[in-house]
Amino acid sequence: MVELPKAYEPQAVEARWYDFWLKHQCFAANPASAKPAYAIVIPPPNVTGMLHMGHVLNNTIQDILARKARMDGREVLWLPGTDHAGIATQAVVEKTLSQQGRMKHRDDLGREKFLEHVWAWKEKHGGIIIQQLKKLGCSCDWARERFTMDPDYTRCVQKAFVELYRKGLIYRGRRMVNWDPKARTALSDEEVEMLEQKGHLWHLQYPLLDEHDRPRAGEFLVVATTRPETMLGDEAVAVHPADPRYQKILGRKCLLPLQNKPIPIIADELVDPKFGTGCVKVTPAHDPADYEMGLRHQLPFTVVIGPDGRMTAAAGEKFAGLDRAKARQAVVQELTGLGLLLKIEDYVHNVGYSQRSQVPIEPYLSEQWFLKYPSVEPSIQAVAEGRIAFHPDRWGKTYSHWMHNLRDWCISRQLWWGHRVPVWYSRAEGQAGKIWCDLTPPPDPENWEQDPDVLDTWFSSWLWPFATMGWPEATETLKKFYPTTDLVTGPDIIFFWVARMIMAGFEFMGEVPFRNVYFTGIIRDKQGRKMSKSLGNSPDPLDLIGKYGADALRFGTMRSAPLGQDVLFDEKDVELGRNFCNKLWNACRFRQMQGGEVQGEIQPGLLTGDDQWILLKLDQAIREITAAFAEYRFNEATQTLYRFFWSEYCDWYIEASKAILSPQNTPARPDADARRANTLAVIDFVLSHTLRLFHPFLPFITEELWQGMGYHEDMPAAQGGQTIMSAPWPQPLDGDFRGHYGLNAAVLERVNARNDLVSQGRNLRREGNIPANKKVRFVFRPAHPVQPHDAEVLKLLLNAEALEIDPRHQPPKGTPSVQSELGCLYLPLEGLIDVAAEKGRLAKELEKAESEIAKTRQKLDNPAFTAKAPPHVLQTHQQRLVEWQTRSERLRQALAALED
RNA sequence: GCGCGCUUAGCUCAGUGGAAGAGCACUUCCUUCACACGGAAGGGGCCGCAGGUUCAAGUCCUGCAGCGCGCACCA
Repeated sequence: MVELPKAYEPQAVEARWYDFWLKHQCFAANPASAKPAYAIVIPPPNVTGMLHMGHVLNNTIQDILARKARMDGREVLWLPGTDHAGIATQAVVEKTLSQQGRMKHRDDLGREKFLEHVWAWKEKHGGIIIQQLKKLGCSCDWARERFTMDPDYTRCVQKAFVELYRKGLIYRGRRMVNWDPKARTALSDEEVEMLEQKGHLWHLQYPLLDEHDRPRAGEFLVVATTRPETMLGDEAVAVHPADPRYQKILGRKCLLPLQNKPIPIIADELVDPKFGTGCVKVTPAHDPADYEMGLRHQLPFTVVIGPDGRMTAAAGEKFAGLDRAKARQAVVQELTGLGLLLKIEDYVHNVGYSQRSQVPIEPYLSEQWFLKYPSVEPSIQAVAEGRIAFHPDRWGKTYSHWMHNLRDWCISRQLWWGHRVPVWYSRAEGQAGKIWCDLTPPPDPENWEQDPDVLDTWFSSWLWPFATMGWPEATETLKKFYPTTDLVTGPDIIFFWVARMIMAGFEFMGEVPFRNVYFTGIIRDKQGRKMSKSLGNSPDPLDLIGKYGADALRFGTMRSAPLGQDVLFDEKDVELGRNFCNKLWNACRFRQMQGGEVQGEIQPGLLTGDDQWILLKLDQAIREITAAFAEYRFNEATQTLYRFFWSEYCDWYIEASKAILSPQNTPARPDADARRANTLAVIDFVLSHTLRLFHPFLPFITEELWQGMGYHEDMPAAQGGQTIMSAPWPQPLDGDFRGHYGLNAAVLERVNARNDLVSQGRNLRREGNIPANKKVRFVFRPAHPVQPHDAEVLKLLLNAEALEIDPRHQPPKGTPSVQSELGCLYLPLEGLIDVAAEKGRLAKELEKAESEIAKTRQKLDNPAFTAKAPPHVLQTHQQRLVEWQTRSERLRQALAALED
């Protein structure tokens, strides 16, 4: 390995290894493999979308899972692809074309021409997000990339439609649907977002008519509405049938102002007599509840707002052509002029908005295709019984609630970009109403006309887990990798996608589509706001990768993303990731600078306590990280890695190992070279394990170091020899290993005590205002015989000029000292220190010790505690009491020593 | 209205009934031969509030408050 640069430079490294992995087909999934299968299908991003922080979180997790599974020896399929995203994509292309002046509305171009533009757009922008995922390091099997409008995929969508149609689950009907007047299409209920809004309640007076339909001066019915413009389409006023106030006028009529039309007063249970005046205006064509009433009472459905959100001719001359918002003002103005506006109240209410277009939804009566959801029962059961496990599992409740309250899914969209409804209507003489629904168009196309609508995008993506694997054929891929193992997605699409995939899985494959669903949090900015294009608060992940490296972005994101909680993104997290990579880099650089054989054999007889200590810490880290993986607790895994590597390995072990490695610190000993080689062997053992533990999180730098350090050289090609990707996942050190190398609790305690002494000694220096670079003399009075190595490490880590060991040392009055299990450490300052300050410090520590003693004693004096607490808890408390008492006694001595 | 979260250090958050933790920020010292993208030592907490269960509660239970998110046809 050539000499490493002082700081890690990710850019060149990342590109080089990604090419290497691709070239060696490291991401390819082999259905013929004998290894157990592991599969994930990617939540397909919008084909014309750009990578955002949500994608980074989501796909990093998938990549971590995929890479870990490979290291666990499984045959991994991570199947990538993109979604055609009907409304979003069509809207973007429409906007662009109209900005370019090429059309005002898509009708100007016509369907064929317009679709050509969309496809051109897709060709131009469609690959961008895929390239971005590669920059992130995603190990997808790119040869299997799918698009929801691939010809094969389109056939799957059609097949699903035809089958469900033939089962009678798909039907066409005239219904009140959620209409997006901007995109000019129907939407499903899920695509409507209820937003709380400050609005008004307009109280309108409708003149009451007598039995002969004549107005009676001064008699009005007062109705309240949040949408005065809809009054132009009113067909009744409704009251509760039991409302005593209105019994007399039931069956009479009132005069609809502006339209000057008599409308009936009807009785309907739906009306809440306690709300407002107890009178409700009924607009059957523009309100879902009113629609139901319209049906019950056979009212006319007068459409006054058109599909473009403008008033129709039926709204009357004054209003026709006005946008609905303008029409509201105009209606209010007219009614005010007529003296029919009683009052306006401020009113907070919920308004349905189109999630895509961000405009208010218009309830709109139209002919649409609906799906009665299939395989509902088994889908509910699968999650309830845990055959599909949600992480965190509380989402199961949300899922269950939705699944138990299903309403038919409006699947037709009045768009052009998407899968066209595979239905033809006969236009042959005398065949009116005849329908052709099949995978192939009718043989006599001249006699038929295809339905102009396309299907909801989610009607294609709900087939994703098997349509991408060659369904409806029973392909090798399906046999090997279906059902998939894990799905990683956001809880915001639990209804849109997750629930529907489960139903589709049962319906078409007779089996769950996945075993586990991991729900990520939502990425928010520092202020907790959802990241969005319009707010401009979403950083471009590629900028971050350019600045800090992909590994840094991955590590920083994962470290701050706890299971199931939203993530407040802060660039500082990425900076932390970069710093961490740099630390890893330099730790390896340090090893490399030591020279010597790589991966020598570890000799038990030559192990220092520090060597044993770090092996124990490694063992603990392996156990913790593996356990965290099993429960999808990625942030915990990264925290453990951070702690183990930075605090335990770098801060303590490497620093201590310099007592053996660096010639100027190494006392002349016959076995100095052997000891040095042995420590290098331990370092190599630890590093080669550490790199593997890090690999799922930091794929690039770990590969660079794995190969750069030569750790691949002794491994079989398929198990790390070629790439760290296929190196085996580290296993906890087994009993034989621990026995052979003397890894036990006693060693751990001794080294911990020595490290504690180091920390305390450093504190002494600090309290004595000794500059960090000044070497000073310490005296150590050991409680037990001290091992030479420990003394050397003490000297080194205390930056001591000398460490004098004297079991009978009697320090002069006023010498500051600290105590530990191992003995007493003195800092002879010959009166240079501030005695008062030192006394203050000791007094404070003594106070702490006394309070701990009191707390512990209180517990131990409680008979209920000693009777009921489990023995090991009792024992630790007793031990703790002794420790604090010893400490307290030492502190008193030290204080006394400062007294003259 | 119903449901689900959250409330712990200045900030962002971990915390799985048995001594309150991390990162950042802050204070002081240090460019010493892996790393200043670094090292060392510090300061900083009624764990939202009130009850309860328990020998023992940040952790379990019940209220309450504040914030956030779903679901819901009160005009």
